Amino acid sequence: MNESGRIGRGGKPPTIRDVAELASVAPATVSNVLTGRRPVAEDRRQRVLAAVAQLGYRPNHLAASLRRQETRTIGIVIPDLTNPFFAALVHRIEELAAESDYQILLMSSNEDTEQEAHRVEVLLARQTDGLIIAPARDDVSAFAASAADLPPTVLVDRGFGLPGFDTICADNYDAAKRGCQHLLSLGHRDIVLVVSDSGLANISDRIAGYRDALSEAGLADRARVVVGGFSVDGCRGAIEQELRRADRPTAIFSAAYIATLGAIKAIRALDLEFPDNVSLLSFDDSDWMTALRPYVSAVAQPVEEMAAEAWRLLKQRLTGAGGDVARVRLACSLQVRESTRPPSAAKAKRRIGST
Amino acid sequence: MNESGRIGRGGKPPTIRDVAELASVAPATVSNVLTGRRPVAEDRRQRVLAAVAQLGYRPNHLAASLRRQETRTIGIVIPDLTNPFFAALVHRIEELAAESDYQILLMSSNEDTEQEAHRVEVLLARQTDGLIIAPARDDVSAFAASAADLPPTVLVDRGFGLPGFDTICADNYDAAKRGCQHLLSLGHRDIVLVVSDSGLANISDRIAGYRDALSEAGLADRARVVVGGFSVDGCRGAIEQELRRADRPTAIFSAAYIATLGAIKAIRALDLEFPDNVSLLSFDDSDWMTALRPYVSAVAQPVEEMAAEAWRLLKQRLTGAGGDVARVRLACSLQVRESTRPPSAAKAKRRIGST
DNA sequence: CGAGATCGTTAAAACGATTTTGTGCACCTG
DNA sequence: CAGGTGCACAAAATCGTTTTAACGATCTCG
Repeated sequence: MNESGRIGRGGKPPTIRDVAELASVAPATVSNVLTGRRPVAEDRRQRVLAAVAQLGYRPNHLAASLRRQETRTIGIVIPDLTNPFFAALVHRIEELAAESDYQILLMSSNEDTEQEAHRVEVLLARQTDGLIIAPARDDVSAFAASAADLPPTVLVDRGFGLPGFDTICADNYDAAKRGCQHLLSLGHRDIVLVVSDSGLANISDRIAGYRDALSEAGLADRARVVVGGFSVDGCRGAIEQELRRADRPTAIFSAAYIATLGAIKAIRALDLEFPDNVSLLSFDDSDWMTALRPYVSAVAQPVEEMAAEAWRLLKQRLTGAGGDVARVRLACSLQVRESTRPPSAAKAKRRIGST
Repeated sequence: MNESGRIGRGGKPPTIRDVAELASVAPATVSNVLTGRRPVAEDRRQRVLAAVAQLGYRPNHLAASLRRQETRTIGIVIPDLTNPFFAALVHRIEELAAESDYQILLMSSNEDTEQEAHRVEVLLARQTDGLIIAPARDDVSAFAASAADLPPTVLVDRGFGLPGFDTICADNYDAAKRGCQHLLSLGHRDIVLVVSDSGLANISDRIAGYRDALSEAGLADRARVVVGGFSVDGCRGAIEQELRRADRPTAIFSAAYIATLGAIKAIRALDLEFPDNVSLLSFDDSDWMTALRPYVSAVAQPVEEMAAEAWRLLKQRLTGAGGDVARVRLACSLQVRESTRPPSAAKAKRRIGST
């Protein structure tokens, strides 16, 4: 019966008019029943509901959006979905947004400002109610050209503190500093920091944290930062080079997901072992850190909280609550595991954690 | 100059009418200039273009979609974005779609048919031109209730061969069979297959491949399949149990991403090593497989090709090309590395691949 | 009892584009 | 020169909803 009713108007999906006609009411009444904006007498309400069911009517969101000037869509632009950090971020935001009946339009900028600007432009044309962006560069001038027309926008992970935007990031400085201090406290004096790219505030905060930790320990001149690029192999190569030097570092602090992968591969390629030959501390945690043997110590970014905060801030703006732009810096946690040991422990293979 | 022009209509973004007025032409002409559907005299064309630039006019995609009955939006529904396989799939599809000026609405079903059905319903209301779904179950009856109203839809990874849909999947049967044969050829006779969930055709194909490989070797009765569930710890527990048995398997074939993680953790938790105490073969490859030591042998799914094929098929339907539904089964590749060794090699710690 | 408030209802006007239809003009053609 | 043909353009219809404004009926209160 439901099914038969479906085919009413030449195969085309039924419109609110069809429903209205079938229920002998005005289209406006159908709208009122469905949206609940205005009260409708019970008998009519039932007639409308029945007609809706019989026709299998599904309101055309497009038309509603056009009229309402609200799409309940938010655009998300991230540099790279294959990075687990961003995947997790998007995953969580989508989940939260869905709870409030918002949908997300996802776009990748591929770490490229030009693509990014283009994507933002597309999202604007699509009338998204809000934007969550992890910019390719901290300088958002590329898409800030459209700044005046931007809907509520929150910047995550990068571009922290840019005027006019709610911004969120992990406390990279503090996390890197604490990570470095952890290594120092173990007795390391030759710590190499490996980053993917030094152009991002994101990363340069980590570099600063690292440097300050060294400075405070009176080891400012021991700072050694290597830039590996956005590829695993690039990082691996850079790290191999460091490890081949006569004054090989006693610890590697890989300040990015890609760098960690590169570091592990480099250590292995040279037939070394951590923590025996060199300690390893990773920025960005994952299940793999406790799958590797030994377990890899890591600084964990609060991805879930970042997502939650991003959504909270955006939703606040969407629902009209004004207020000053927010700057949220969330603390990372240091997971000390097995890959970080005093340098003196080198050569002595120890077996840990036998059940 | 551009900027000043922007503020023309009480802060609201300019419409095609505003442009038309400024250029002293009809709205239709503006449309024709911008879409290029009909020729417009050069002088008017220039006037329109100038007006567009001056006002910073951006066509309202919503209105255009409503009129055109085409949104250039495709919906993607996947079970879980934190699974790298799906993340990579979405990443690639988004990339390809963007090249053809299509955008994607992303939704997660969280492996739940009910949520899935709801998401599909939302996508239908949003008038998406097409759908790419990795269903939570092979039985798509949940959202097939809306089957009649479904836009062109292609099913990926799961629900292979369902009537009425273009479907794509990896050749799970063959891959598992070859994987198992690889282990058999090394001399293994006690091979445990670990899966996350046996309800998916996806997975049951892998089970079948595994069984057939054993049968053909005359070892049908040695088949041992354990179901670990969708969590790493679930898999780990199940595998630990197997490894504790007196007749401990000599090889573990983990038939899912989650299972591999569980297997590695289980092996480690019992203070065993691969491949010395037990060989390990993983379904799903990743950078981590060559970061672990020893390298983990793996069956690699052709994610990129799956994404490309999904988009190709969908685009074909979107551009009107009809034809029978397609069933594409793509071959996996077996990456033999170091975690799979003859069982006889047990106890003999060998050092491999020193540079 | 009558003015005004309240309520459910509907017709009509938006929303901002595209497409269809129609018109006037210039140019051919027989 | 009458009658077509083609062309660029504009006016109006359209997409499918929501919102506004108007309406009559009922209720309230002085």
